[in-house]
Parts: sequence; C-alpha cells; structure tokens
Amino acid sequence: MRQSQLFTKTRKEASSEEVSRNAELLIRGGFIHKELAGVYSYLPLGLRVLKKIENIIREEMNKVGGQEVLMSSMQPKENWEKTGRWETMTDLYKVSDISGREVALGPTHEEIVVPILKNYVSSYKNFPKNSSLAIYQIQNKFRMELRAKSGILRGREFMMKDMYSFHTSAEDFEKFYEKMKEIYKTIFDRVGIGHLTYLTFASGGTFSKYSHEFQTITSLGEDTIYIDEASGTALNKEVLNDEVLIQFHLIKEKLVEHKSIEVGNIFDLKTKYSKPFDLSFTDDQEQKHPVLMGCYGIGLSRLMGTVVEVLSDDKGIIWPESIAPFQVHLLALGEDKEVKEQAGKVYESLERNNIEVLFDDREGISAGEKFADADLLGMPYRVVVSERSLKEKGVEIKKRNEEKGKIISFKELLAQIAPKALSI
RNA sequence: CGGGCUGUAGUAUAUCGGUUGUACAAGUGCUUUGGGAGCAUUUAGGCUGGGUUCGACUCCCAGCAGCCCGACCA
Repeated sequence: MRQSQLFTKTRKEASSEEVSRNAELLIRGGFIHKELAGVYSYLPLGLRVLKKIENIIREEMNKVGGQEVLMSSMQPKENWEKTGRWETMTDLYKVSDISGREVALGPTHEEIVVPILKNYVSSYKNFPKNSSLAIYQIQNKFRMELRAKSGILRGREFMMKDMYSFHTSAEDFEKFYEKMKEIYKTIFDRVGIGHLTYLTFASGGTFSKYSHEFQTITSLGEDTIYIDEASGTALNKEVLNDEVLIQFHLIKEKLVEHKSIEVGNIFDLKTKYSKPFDLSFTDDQEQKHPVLMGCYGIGLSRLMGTVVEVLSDDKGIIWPESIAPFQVHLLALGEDKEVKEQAGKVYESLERNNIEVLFDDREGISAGEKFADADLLGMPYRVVVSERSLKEKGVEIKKRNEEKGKIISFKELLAQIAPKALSI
C-alpha cells in the first residue's frame, strides 16, 4: 500500500486524555479512533492487526475441531429470563424498539448457542465420534462497564472470540479442556506475548476447584498475580492462601508479585446453561442426561492493546511479525528522481513476492518525519531508499528493534524477507 | 455506582469579568529533504442549560462528556 493514499495520518502529540500507552500509540499512529469512552473504531492499519490476530485464533480453533458460526448480537429477552440473567447481569445492555419490545445486546452467547444446539442435538449419536463438539465465533460484544478504561483493554464494545464446547461425559470435557490450555498457549506465543503470559490459577472453577486464566504481565494490568519462576506456576491474588501454597508446593517468599491483564480464560460450565434450556442427550441405554459445557474466551481487541503495552519503546510500537499490519515499511527519502524510481521498483517487486509493504512515497515530507512515523507505526522491517543507499547500490534495512541498519543489495533484501513472509 | 480532576480550533496549549493569542495539523504557493524543515497565505474555537452582572469563555449552580482512583467485572 502507498502511504500517500492512506487516509489516516500520524500525530506528533498524544491527547492529554489518553494516559494508557496502548491508546496513546494506537491513536497517534492512526490505528484506531475513539468514539466514546470504551468504544473505538478500527482504521485501516488497526484493522489489519485485528484481522491477523483473528486469523491466528481461527486457525487454532479449527485445529481443535471448532466450528465457526456468527450468532446474533440482538438477543431475545426470553432467553435471558430463562437463565435469570436478564435481572442479575448488571452490565447487560438492554435496548427497546418502538413497540416497546426489549432485546439484549450480546455480552456473551450461552443464551443463544444453547437454544440453537437444542434443534440439532438429542442423542449421543449427534456428537462427533473422535472429537468434541465445539462452536465458536469472533464478534463484537457489548458490556455496560461501569468504568471503561485503559484504551482498548477494557471497552464497552469489543471484539471477542467465544467458544462453547458440548460433552456427553466429564472425561470428554476434561480432555478437551486440557487441549484448549495448550491451544491458548500456542495463540499467545504466536501473537508475540507468550514469554509474558502465564496460565494462572484463579477462583471460580467448579470441576478442579480453580478456574484458569491467561494473564500477561503488564504494569497497566487490573489483576495481581504471584509467579513461582522456577516452576512457572502462577496464582491469582484472590486464591493465594496457605492451603493453596501447600497444594502447589510453593514457598511464599519465592513468589514474585506482578500486575497483569487477563487475555484469555477457559471455564467449566457444567450444566449451568444446558439445564435452563433442557439441552440434553439420550445415551445408548435410552437414559437422558443434560449436556456438559465449557466456554473459552479471548478478547481480540484487548489482546491487540496488550501487545502494544508490552511491545513498544519511547518512539512507538514494535509489532511482532505475526500481527504487524505490514512486514515492511519502505521509505523513499528526498525528491531525487532516481531515488523515486528505484523505490517504486523495490515496492513493486516486494508486492510481486507477496510481501506486505507500506510504501512511504509521500512527497514533501522530511526524512526525519518519515523515520519518526516508521518508528511510531512499528513495522518489523524498515527499508530505506535514498541517494545515500543508491550510492552503495542497495537499500538500507533495519529491524524495528535494532539500533542501526545496514546497506544490502536488492537481491539480499528479497532473500532476507521473502522466506519469512511466506511462512507467516 | 462513590470519590477526584478536566472541558477554549482537528490536536496541544495561553491570556482575560470588556473584540480569545500561539504552535502543530489541514488547504494554497515557493524553497527544503538521513531523525518530526522555512517563508508567505487561508481555514477553524470557548460542551449544554440556567443564574450573578451593564457585560460571562472567565464567577456560581445543574446537566452532559472525558480521564484517573476505588468498587464491580464466567
């Protein structure tokens, strides 16, 4: 893409309203636009990041046999009354139309997915034979947070992947649950924050006494966790007590306290939602049982914000290659005719090789401003074509997280970048 | 939801109870181009409602909005 055609612009200064790093950098870079507290629009650069995260998650969900759907955001009031949550869920958005009919804007989809499934499942024979039945979607959720905060880390409208699994036995559920733990780890590794993300024991679990959260260490985090570095065990502050320490063979003095943000959770629902809707199956003895359920969430927009919180420096964002909007930021410096021509050739050639490149072909922009923009926008590779580089018959390449670049020939450039681009 | 702080141009700020000043951004022209260039020129502003006052962007009250702390948050 040619940057001269990109409608968004970068900003030098951050809004004084935005304190969080993710909001500051994402707004300055033109990735997102704030509409309301906790409500953001995604602009071209930001949407590319979100789509990449989405595709990584989709790939991993499909690996465990997840079947993707898209459920409605507008949800019947009756369904929510059946589970009792029309009254008890305080952050439920309720909207009404001209006739006075009320509907909920979906904060989660148990109330929708279970009635859907009831139409198709009634026997153990309706479940997949060699895998579990799991349904997921990637969609905007609405939650009336009393206090939206920290940029896109806690919003009122946000992108989320929610998966629901359905089982005919506790064994099947537990097997699937363990698989999801692994898959979640893979996802956080792939988006570049695996080294800071811990599977954390928290309260609220029913089948194993604990629930599991995936917590990423960041000072902006809302949770406090304790990590035993030696074993990699992490505990949410809410479950830290003597009994737990003994159970996990941990020594309190060796635990390190960190602020963290919950980037994902996996949950045992048992029959909490299958019972109100009578979602059940008949076994081979003609016995009827309620279906067991699990649910598994990842906030995509929160994940994107977390990456920015964790991977940035004082100049801007440092995107991991896996989710960067473009792999290469190509800068043409100066108004020299030869430079423009060569830069154009490099651009076309990278495009031909299916390398995602943002080409800063803007005229009348000083070199300093282009460099500053490249740092702020944070593509993994910066490639510069200038009179200086042409003198040495090449282009300058610099990784975003490196101090200095080096001049390499165009052939070397393709050799260095193309294989990686293809593997992504 | 409780508490605190803040509302002036697209953004960031300044002054003032008496015609809101500047910088950046945006537009135009010319020059400039390896770390956020220069000159000229144009556009654009007091959150809403009430009160005090001869006069309110400024003081007071209410509302609304935003941020921060807390509470809340499968």
